[in-house]
Amino acid sequence: MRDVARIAGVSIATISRVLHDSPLVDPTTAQRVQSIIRDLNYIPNTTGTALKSGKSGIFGLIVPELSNPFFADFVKHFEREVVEHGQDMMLAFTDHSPVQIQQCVRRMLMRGVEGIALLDSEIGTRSYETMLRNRIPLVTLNRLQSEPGVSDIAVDATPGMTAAIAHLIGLGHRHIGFLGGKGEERISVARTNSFREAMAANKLPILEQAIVNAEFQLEGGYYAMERVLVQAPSCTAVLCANDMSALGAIRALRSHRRSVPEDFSVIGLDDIALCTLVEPAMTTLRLSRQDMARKYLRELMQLRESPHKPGRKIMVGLELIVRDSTSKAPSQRRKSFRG
Amino acid sequence: MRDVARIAGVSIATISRVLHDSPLVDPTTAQRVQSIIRDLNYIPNTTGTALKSGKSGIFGLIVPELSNPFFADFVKHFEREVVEHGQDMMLAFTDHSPVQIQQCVRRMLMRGVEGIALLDSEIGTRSYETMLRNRIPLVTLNRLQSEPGVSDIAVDATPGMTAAIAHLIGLGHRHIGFLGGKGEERISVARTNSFREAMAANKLPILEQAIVNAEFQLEGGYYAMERVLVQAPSCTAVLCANDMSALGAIRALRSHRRSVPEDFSVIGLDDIALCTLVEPAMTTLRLSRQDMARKYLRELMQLRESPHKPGRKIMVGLELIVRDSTSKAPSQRRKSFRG
DNA sequence: CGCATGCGGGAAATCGCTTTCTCGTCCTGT
DNA sequence: ACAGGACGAGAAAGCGATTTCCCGCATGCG
Repeated sequence: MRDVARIAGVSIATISRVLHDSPLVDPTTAQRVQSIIRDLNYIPNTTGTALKSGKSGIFGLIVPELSNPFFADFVKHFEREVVEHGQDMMLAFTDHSPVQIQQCVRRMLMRGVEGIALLDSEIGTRSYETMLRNRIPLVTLNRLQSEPGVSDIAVDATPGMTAAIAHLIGLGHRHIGFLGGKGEERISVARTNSFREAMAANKLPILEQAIVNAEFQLEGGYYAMERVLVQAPSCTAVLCANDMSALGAIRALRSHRRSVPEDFSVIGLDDIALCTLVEPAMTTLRLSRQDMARKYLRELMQLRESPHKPGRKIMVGLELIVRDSTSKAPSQRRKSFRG
Repeated sequence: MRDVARIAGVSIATISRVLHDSPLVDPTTAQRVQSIIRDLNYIPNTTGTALKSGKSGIFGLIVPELSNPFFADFVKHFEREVVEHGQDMMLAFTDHSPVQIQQCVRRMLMRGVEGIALLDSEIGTRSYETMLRNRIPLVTLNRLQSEPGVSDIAVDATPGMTAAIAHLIGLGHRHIGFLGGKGEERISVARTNSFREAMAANKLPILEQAIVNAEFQLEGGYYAMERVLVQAPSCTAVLCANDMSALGAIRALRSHRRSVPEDFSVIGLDDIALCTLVEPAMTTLRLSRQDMARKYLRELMQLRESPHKPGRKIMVGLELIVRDSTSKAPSQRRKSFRG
């Protein structure tokens, strides 16, 4: 910067003004400075800016891991959004461990991030109290509670599931199961509740034997599906808490000589890329990562503007994407064969 | 920091010394300062450090995207390595576009990264010449060339493929195909060459009709496999340039009523998590992400120490992981039925 | 008892940038 | 023709941390 100033025969103050398109500088001078900047290949150093202004221009993003394609997608969209707003992203992983999160929050505070998007809903509040004391905006996931400076974005699965069940009812299904999440996890409980509400909204009785935990994983879905086949033989369709468990369910059905969708319909949740790559392409409830990423950043930026304001609770919905893993219920199918 | 100093009744210089375990400070004082730091929940601000020392403590990582599980894994391991060395990571995506890379290199230089790991081998040199002028270490992928301050880490697939082919030969296969990469891409050409060398090393003739591009994607693998079935009907096994195309190949075989591994053997490359989740679990050539991430960081740190030193060319190998997508060749199988 | 040595610790400059305050010059209006 | 305003641009302070240089006090030795 000093070099540029020296060569242009102006002061570094002017360089700074040129870089910020300040109207206080003569257009001719600005031109000259600009071309010298290009010639020298000068790249401004954000460290200085950050130190002076107290604004690092960095937002933190904390996700459990990256092997779940949902998070991988989210990271990509969040990064893009952040960059489009002229900021940068700092990424960290919790590996589902509270001590990891403690450490990565600390690293982020050291770097002076201006807000954190925390996408792990299963972590206690103790770990991030430090942050609150440090007064930096936080946006959580599926916590359903907000405080000053802390907003929450939660997935409201009920309307989407209601639509999914209506879709199944339209295909003749009456006995519908749910392959849920993992034990007492917040997200798991929420989705199971949504399923119950969605069944009620469709005036369908709930088959308790057909509600089984699936761990959000492929294997979990496999074993959960096997249990449903045994415990609730009348069941002809399942909704799943996420796509991975739905894929496991399809695999289990295939092992047990039940073809999808002819004998059994399966609906996933998330709409990961794999959905269109498997055979049959999977019907699912899409949870838009781009939409969520945008909401996270918008919320963080608003909280940054006014850290005093009470945080908001925001809901995002699901969109039913009908593909080939759902079709007429077996009885219905027989009926149409007769007709 | 000033607060801590004031309360401890010392100067900020002492605080700095305590934070760095400098021997120039009385242990008693150090203790006192430490406890005040804890009480105040003081977190040092790396921006100041970075500005003063000229060392940002950040390494940049540029990957094409995150939907490929290979990159997702790599990012995770690289982050962990970087953090274990007390540094931070800055992540960016190229989306396979040269202009994107230009911009993210610029953002990284602005943040003062101390080196960049660039995992996109298909980008021209023009985009990163700026970096060289700015004298920051760079470690590339599969470029097979180095310069002062620029190292390269490349996958040498030949020994691994030689082992894979030996494995197939042991199972009675003689007609082995290769589902390669994408057009003229560096990595694609390299892997196809490795396949040819590995076949030669095993003294097996090359079936030109059984070498087909597969785009590194599931669909690409599907169509490539179909072409091989038509063009080279004697073929009983294929190696693939990566796991995704191998999965596509298996799907194609299934559509054409060829069961894997009974009628046809398939070997992937990468060993992504999906390998053990599909049915049959896939035999593959593992490319260790953790190992690579470690090598990248080590190289970056060495180049940082001595930017004048000529960069190095490093090779990483593959490890054959035998699972269930390979078994005796059909003819062999018949033979053993007879026997 | 005085001086030298050594060690703990403070003052201050500095990193790159922003921004306020101030100044000098030129233009314009009366 | 002169005063005042407008505009372009510089000087300097300061963000948080590091580090050199230097000082003061205590101790040891002559």
